[in-house]
Amino acid sequence: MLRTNLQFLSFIETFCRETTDSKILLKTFKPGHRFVRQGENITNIYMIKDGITKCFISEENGKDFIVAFLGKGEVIGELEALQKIECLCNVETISEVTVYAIPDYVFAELIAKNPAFTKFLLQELSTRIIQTSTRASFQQLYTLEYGLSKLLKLQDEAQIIISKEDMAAYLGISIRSFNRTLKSLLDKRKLSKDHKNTGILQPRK
Amino acid sequence: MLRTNLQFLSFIETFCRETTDSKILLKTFKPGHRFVRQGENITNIYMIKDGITKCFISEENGKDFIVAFLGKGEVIGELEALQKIECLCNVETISEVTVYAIPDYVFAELIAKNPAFTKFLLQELSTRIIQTSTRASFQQLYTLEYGLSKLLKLQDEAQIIISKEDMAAYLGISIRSFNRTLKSLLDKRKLSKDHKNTGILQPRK
DNA sequence: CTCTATAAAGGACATTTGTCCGCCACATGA
DNA sequence: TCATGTGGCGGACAAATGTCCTTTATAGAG
Repeated sequence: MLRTNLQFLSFIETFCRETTDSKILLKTFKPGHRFVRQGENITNIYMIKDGITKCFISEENGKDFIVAFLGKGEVIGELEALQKIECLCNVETISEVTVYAIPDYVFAELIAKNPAFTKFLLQELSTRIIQTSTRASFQQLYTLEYGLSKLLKLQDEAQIIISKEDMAAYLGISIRSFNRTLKSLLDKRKLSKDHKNTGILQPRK
Repeated sequence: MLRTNLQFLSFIETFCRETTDSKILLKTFKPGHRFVRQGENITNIYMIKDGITKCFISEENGKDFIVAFLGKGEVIGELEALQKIECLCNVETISEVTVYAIPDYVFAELIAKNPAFTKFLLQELSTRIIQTSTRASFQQLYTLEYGLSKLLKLQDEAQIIISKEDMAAYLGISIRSFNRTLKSLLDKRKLSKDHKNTGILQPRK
């Protein structure tokens, strides 16, 4: 659920170290900062060096859908650069986040001249398709309870803390449904002592 | 909704024509033939030369989710080749279909040695991510009625005929819900004469 | 033309999910 | 300590969707 790509990150870090005047900059954002806005144009591609972000689509009916949580080594803005289109998603930091900002012409050059880079990019894109399709299918065809329990497990394994609001947006449901389903899950487990108070869940803000 | 990529197709056709011993074969399948099976390994990448296919995930609970309808110039099996994994989806022909079968080692070689090919591939993958994410968001956050009317319009524009069963699987709903929503849509339009009998809808088989 | 077999459509009820709103816990300041 | 404001949770009802099964439409045989 929290995507990462450590190999790609270390590739970029090596590239920066070994290239004089790479034009790639480091930037840091505070938690809760929206550094990419849906509908706007961007001239950088970002790679996350550290921290967690959420990437989400805001629909015209006012609802948000979280496409993915992105962590170390994940790339932002590459679709927009490849297709020369405006941003599809908003991207907002959850924790404090440091990114490499790669100007789009440098990105284009890397694709043209650096087969290793291109290979990483192909890997990254194909992984995304797989995850997006698999998840769409899963969320459409299984019950919410099943989806939520899977999400909780993933969150537990990844050792990250996502607000209820964000989890609901990830599942594409209202907070009310989220709470209801969560309660019925916890009731079934009868793990009041073990889980209810161990902080899998976090109040918003 | 019906995806195509005519430029990519003509690139491959040119490549076949100009390359002696390209190792790429033409194959034809009858309607309703499942030529890629989820969970199996494939050693070819297919590009559709002509016809329409559906690409769908069968979940363990017996339900199917149609990931996409693929037409001319669309590629099948590239994710599996890039990641060296077994097939994610089933692919079944809807009409009679002709494909180019590209052995995986030829595919790998094209990526390694043919930047134009790689560029097409990057375009194709990024388009897929965009479409998959956008659609997942849309289907999660809007009402079925809205989604269905959009689907009918798309189908009408693409001039293709998809069975009700397939449309329901595309929308991730039961046929019962599909019929119900369709009826309420048609009632609202009061276009009984214009639409009900003009063959937007097709009985299964 | 009628009978029958089969597929598609729709009715009825159960379950799931969304919306609206009130209640409660907690924090803050007096 | 108590009053008060705020955010989060859950009750109640409405709307949407799934399941099951009956009804209707269609095609083919006699």
